[in-house]
Amino acid sequence: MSKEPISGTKQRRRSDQVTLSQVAEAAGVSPITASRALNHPDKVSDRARHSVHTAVERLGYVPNLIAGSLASSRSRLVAVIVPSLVNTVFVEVIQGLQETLEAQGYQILLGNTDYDLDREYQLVRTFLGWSCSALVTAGLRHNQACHTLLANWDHPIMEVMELGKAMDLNVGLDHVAAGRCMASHLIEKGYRHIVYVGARLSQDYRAGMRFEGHKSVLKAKGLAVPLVELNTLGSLQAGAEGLAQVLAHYPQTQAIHFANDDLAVGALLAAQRQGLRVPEDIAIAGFNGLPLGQHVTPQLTTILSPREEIGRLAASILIQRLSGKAVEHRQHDVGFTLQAGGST
Amino acid sequence: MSKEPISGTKQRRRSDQVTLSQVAEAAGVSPITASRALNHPDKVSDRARHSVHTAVERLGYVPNLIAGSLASSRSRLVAVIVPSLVNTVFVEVIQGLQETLEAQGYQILLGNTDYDLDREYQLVRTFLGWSCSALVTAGLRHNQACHTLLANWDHPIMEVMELGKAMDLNVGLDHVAAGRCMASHLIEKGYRHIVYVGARLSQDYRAGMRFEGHKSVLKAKGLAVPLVELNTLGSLQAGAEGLAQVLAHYPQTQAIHFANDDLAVGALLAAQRQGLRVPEDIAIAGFNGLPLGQHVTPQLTTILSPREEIGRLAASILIQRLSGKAVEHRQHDVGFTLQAGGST
DNA sequence: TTGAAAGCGCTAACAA
DNA sequence: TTGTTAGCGCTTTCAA
Repeated sequence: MSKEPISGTKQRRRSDQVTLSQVAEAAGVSPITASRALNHPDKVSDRARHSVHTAVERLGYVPNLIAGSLASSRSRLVAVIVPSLVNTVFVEVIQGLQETLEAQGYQILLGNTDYDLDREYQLVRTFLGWSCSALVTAGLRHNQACHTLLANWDHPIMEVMELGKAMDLNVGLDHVAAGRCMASHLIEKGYRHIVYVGARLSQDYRAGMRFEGHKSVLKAKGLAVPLVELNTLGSLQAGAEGLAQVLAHYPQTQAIHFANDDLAVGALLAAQRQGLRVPEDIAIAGFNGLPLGQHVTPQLTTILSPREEIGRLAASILIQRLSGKAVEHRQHDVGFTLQAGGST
Repeated sequence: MSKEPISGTKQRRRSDQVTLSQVAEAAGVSPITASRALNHPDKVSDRARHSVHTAVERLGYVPNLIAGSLASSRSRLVAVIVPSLVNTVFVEVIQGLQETLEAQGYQILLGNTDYDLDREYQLVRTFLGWSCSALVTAGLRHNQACHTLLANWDHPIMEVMELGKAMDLNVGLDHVAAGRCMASHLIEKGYRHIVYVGARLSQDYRAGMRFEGHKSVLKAKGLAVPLVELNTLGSLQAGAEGLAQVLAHYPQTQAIHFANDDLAVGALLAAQRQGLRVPEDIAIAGFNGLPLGQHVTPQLTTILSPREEIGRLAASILIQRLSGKAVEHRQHDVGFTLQAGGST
């Protein structure tokens, strides 16, 4: 009963990894019983389960997940596609996803588009090739090819961050409303000369949506709506640069509504270095509610977005769907909270 | 020549995904030629390559990477295991890895241990099951089971962050030397009452190594070596807390050497809220060289660690190894740079 | 509860 | 340059 390759037989095994058949043989059962002992322990006798587990321990068996996935066409892999890792916001969403998914035995395949929808399409193609159980992507905007590919895919698709017309599942918040909220706050505070400063709004289009909300409020009040758009991604450095541009082009400005907290804090710290008082000389507001903004003096007025909650909620909805349960609400609004600090 | 299931034949295909055989048939070639046209375009005639690509387009074929990996026992997956995503340092390493690996067609399988070596072991098991082409893990410390598993694995293993006795490949910096460097700087500046403040040093043991370097320098000068260890992970909030503890327990303190920039900036901002002058009343130093530290006033004295470079260098060494080339140096010291700011 | 047979979709080995 | 054959390691289907 030798398992040695019979001469004349093709032999391709390269790795000397222990296989399930070897475990089964050692345990004195058939391969399929060994498989069941590991994956469906309740469908197997105590005796079989025990001898299989003993053999697994003794041989140091590590299941070949690729073979298992091919046979079952289920992979326990979840694709996660984000536009950036530099922006901590997406990292926190990933954190929330990972916590929940890893606990359920799913692994994350991570992709980074660098805000490029064509790269997103390539990543989606690759990930579909891995028979991912589900796909999470940041945002509702995709190129045509990507949309077509996903529309024909029969696994859960979760689009996170903003709310809108989603392909399948959707968890996020209303960025237009967030922009309106902050603009209203600034007006209530008595500011009339308000500039919006964003960075690459066509890429970070959610910041563009917040600007739309901001604009609608200012227009309704009959105010001008100056916009400064920086050509770098958001960072403290860019915020300092944004402040400089505002002071140069709109010297009468009373308040700056920044697209995010990185920019806002960068500007706040720069203002202080230049001896400007915040908010007396210039008021500053951000978006995201990063811890950093709560530690500077004055505290940054911002809008708290529940990033980790987006991740956790998205993950648990996916788990629900993947375990066959119906999902009542395909769309979840996680909301946002205005945090008024001393900076306005 | 129908491809319909012959009655009496077992039929398992569930998904109606286009397969390579269908592409081959449409292109009028054999499956293996279609495979070669896609994976080794130079080993196939122009005519064949062209007709296969046309068929791929027309049918919307997406290669099944799982099947390919099983057959070839190569997966183009690289496992990356980090202790935390909250700490931006690891995210920057991932960023560097991803840039380089994605460009070469590798995907990242991401695992997060939450500073738990048993979780690391579980993740390693899972990732080996995915036949990863290589594994990157943060740190040289693993539990026994993990060590054994990896020692018997015949793929590249890259341990990043600190330098030392690695299993295979190693890219990082000397944290003991970094600790010595900062301690020496503080002494040169004339401080004699210096406290080291860290957070969970047994988990963040690299910060513990920096403390060892710090300690050796202070001891050599005959100075006391007070240590404050916080029981939370590093954050701005924890830094404020650390400052409070130092002021309470060691009121004569002149300088605080924080284990990282998050703590240091948190303390610096807290000090300023309390009206303490930095560095006159209390000097503050950190580690990492986060952008944040360069934007506060005074600028934070810190040690710049090249995180993205660690990721990029690690990735290119792996790529080299994976493409069969020999790697001359299995260990790379990326070094560090003291950035003296106004905070000391 | 257990097992035999077949097949998941692709590629390595060998041959032409 | 192309094709035939077999097999990667596992799980499904079906039958006992």
